[in-house]
Amino acid sequence: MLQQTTVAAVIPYFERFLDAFPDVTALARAPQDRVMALWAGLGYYARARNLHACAQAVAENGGRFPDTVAGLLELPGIGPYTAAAIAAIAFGRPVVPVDGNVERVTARLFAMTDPLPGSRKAIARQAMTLNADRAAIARPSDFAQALFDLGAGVCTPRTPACVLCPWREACAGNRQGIAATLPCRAPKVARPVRHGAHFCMVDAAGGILLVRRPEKGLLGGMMGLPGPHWRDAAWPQAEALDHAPTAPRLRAKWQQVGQVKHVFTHFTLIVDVYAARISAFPNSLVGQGGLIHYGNDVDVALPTLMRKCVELARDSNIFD
DNA sequence: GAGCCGTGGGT
DNA sequence: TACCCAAGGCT
Repeated sequence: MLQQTTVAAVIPYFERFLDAFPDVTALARAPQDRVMALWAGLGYYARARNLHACAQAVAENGGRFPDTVAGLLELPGIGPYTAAAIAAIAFGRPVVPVDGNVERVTARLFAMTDPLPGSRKAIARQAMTLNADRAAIARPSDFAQALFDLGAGVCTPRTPACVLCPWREACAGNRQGIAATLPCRAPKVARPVRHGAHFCMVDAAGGILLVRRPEKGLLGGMMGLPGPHWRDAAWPQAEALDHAPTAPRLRAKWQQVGQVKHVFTHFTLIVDVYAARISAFPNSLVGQGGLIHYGNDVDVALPTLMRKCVELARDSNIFD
């Protein structure tokens, strides 16, 4: 959960997750829908699928995790960072997990000015030398977590608290007065804008029609509102309606209720949201997707983008 | 190697 | 507002 996600964002998900799956075998035998529903809103949904697959692999191995970096790397969702973190923290192996914090500390400590991501391998090589003294090797878990805390609390991205830093004297970046500017980053590229249209059909009971998204790709394995694919150009209303759920006399009921803007890592999405009220869902539609009644606390794997679209549709006044 | 994959908080 | 950034991994 902590891969590319802040501790504060993770905590409530972590608590609910462990309540539902107290150990690795409980997670292994859980249905994927349940796993995805408990992950909904946290993002990077491949992590949830990988974690589920990982639990199943571990369960088939007698419920025991590998205790070496090489063994851990074989598991789905566990890459170089996580393998090193587990090896150091859970099994006391003398390795240094290199995450964003450790990259930053290392680049500053050695005044490495080559830009990321090209300098990543050189930074990782230097980071391996950080625990080369007896006290660090004796306590790999404490050393790794101390490095995270140094990066998160002292050697921070914007304005590092160098006066409080235990490594102040040794830090070449501080000595040269360039610590706050490191690590350098390659020039950023503009985030493109893409467009979509999604349809929120509400029945008399307040149920909405959701469809399951493909297993792979963006928001893979999650639920969503039906609509055409996302593309560079906006969807004119007449064209968008050709991709609306179809039923007798339904086309005339669709009303655009506004737009939702959502920023992904690599593009910004603008969604035209359409809503329609019908008395009951035609059976033909229910067969196509999945009919889900969506309430405020419903157990549905609905990502934040789709939740925003649903909220907009429900708050619109066309249902008054 | 580089692009893809979410979301929320901080500045 | 518009960025940046976060206990990265997979293809």
